[in-house]
Amino acid sequence: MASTAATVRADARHAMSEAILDAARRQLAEVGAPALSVRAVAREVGMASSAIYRYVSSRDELLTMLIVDGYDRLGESVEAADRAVVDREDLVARFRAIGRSIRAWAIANPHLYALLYGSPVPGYVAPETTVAPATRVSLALATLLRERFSGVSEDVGVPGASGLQAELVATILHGVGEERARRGVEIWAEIFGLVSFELFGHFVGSVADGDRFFEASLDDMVKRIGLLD
Amino acid sequence: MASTAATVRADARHAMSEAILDAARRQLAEVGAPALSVRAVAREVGMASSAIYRYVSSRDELLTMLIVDGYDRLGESVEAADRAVVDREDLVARFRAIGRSIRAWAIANPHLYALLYGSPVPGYVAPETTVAPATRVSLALATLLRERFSGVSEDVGVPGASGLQAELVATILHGVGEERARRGVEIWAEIFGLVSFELFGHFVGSVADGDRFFEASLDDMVKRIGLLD
DNA sequence: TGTACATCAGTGAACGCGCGTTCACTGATGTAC
DNA sequence: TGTACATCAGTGAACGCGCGTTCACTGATGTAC
Repeated sequence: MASTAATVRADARHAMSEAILDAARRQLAEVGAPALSVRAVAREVGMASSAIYRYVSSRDELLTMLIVDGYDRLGESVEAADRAVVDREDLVARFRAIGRSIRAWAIANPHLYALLYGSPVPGYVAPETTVAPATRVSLALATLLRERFSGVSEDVGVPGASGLQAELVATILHGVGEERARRGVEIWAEIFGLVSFELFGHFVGSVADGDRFFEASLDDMVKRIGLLD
Repeated sequence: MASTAATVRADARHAMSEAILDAARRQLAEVGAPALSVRAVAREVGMASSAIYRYVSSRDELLTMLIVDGYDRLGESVEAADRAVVDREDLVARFRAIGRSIRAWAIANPHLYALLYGSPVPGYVAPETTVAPATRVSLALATLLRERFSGVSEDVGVPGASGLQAELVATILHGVGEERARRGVEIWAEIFGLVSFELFGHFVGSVADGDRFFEASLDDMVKRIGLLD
């Protein structure tokens, strides 16, 4: 049928897009974001550099694709780690699984992690497309808080005192309470702070055993976040 | 005398070195580290690009100078904030002053902060020279812990359980105790985690009032770090 | 104090490089009748 | 089913650019006697 023919071309196009993203990912893993070049990606994928422009309109768009893809992969990995906890009621286990999977993913993908959570690329402005995939990790954490507190507890904390966006407290963290919500956001940022310090070399000279240190920090966070009874 | 003549040249050289570092700092503040170029610095300082090489042996060395200078400025700023607390016994006030000054400095110098605490520059290896100035902030924090606990308390925590470098626990944090030392390091990393999240745009959509949020987080840290009686 | 030589700061041209992006083109694939 | 035209993927040459770094040089500053 006609649509089949059309699909052949569309499939080829889709496959080529994938190949380009793959190559870009490999390039990124190798040389890092600042050194990522359209021409190198073209070379890796085996075509003229100009041909890339049939698929990607500029270097910035290539970066955007990598960012979106990166957030999605991290999100996927975190959600999988969460899902893998059999006892769904064991919120502490789920929290630890999430924390560990963030760190493990970062260690496995240092350049991609740096692109997502390191210095912003100067001159590059992340478009709207990147917002949704970026929230998957925080959503996984927020879900734990909501499962634990929603409806169960009276509101805790003075509205607005946390500095949080009121809308966040009212929707994704609904029923959690202002102060507990704030602590959740703090811990979310802390996890990435620990991972970044480790990955970016700031623990050289102070932390000898990254695994152990991170686990001990998770212990601490578990106590503070209030998922224990 | 002869030494005066020699000093004239040395002084000129010194002044020129300063001018170059100044120009590099301005360039960095404007375009960020990845886009920093020797030629642009030369232009800014008003000389031929080749002349820079009388003062700096390579672009990497220029980066190193900026890093060392950056850590020193941040360290200076943190130490000044600490010193400004009149009641030296008020360790909590000193802790808060340190935390605030880190954040304020980062907000005032975003590109420099990103160079120090954001993604490592791929291919660049920080030489030994950068190590000492990098420790000034953590030293300021460690001092508070030592002043509070040294000699006063029996050791807390199982040796090695923290994942910390044993040497660190035995020297700079001597007498603080393994677990409290670990918490100190965790909080040190958390402060930078919070600052990085704010500066790098990850709080968009969740934190509305950065000042308030940071202050509330400091409250939390104060309680955890054990500086209160 | 004066002269001869050595050191140093700064110049300007040049090197080779890789980059992002454009453009006119060719040949293959898809569409309408 | 066959033909005429339109769309699309990919090529290769070219654009202009700014970069890091080297090098032979000039003129000024410093040093030794």
